[in-house]
Amino acid sequence: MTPGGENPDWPPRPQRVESIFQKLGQLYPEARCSLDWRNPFQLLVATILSAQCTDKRVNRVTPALFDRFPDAASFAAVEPEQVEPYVRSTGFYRSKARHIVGTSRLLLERHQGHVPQSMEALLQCPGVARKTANVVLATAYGLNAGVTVDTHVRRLGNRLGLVTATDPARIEVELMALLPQSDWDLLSIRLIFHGRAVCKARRPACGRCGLADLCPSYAPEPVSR
DNA sequence: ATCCCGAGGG
DNA sequence: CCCTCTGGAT
Repeated sequence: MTPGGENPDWPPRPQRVESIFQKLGQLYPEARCSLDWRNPFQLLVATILSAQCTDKRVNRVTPALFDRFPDAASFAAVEPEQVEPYVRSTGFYRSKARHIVGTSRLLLERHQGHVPQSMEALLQCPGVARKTANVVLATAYGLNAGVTVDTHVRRLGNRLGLVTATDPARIEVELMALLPQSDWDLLSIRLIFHGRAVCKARRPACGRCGLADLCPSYAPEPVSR
């Protein structure tokens, strides 16, 4: 079966999505955003830092980072070079430092230093696209503006045959059409947890996957060497 | 399409 | 060594 291909013997896609969503809820009842944050601004910064980097490593740098730069005004007052040492271990540190300072300055100029509650406003921030905006809106404000499509959601969406597109923007549109808006954020979080724990990029653990009977990509695991 | 970037796993 | 980690900008 081609990835994303639809087996005619299987239930239609919306019905399978429902089954998968429910099953993931049983597997990860405590699933939630695993970034540490105290206010929407800290979450925004942490999410910018989480690009191509595990949340665990982000959580390792943010305490010292926010101790030195507690709010948007603190970041806005310095040059990116002064932020770099605090975020170096998260990778892409020059871009990330520049984005954090740039976003902080924009928030100060246009939003009194606060994080806006709209997708449109968030997308104006440097270093913020739909993935980051969706995380902040859903996690900090409880707003399901869209579906967060990161590397895990993309990979599992394709492997599970939930979506046919491979680019994040179209994947998001396809997923939004498959579930009620109230479930959008939870779907992303559950897929991310499953992607981290079982359906890993390199060596998916199909042998201990609770979605095996719902997955068109299920394959017996190779014998370990 | 390519670049940015470090750390950990296999 | 190579691949991957809650991407975004050019």
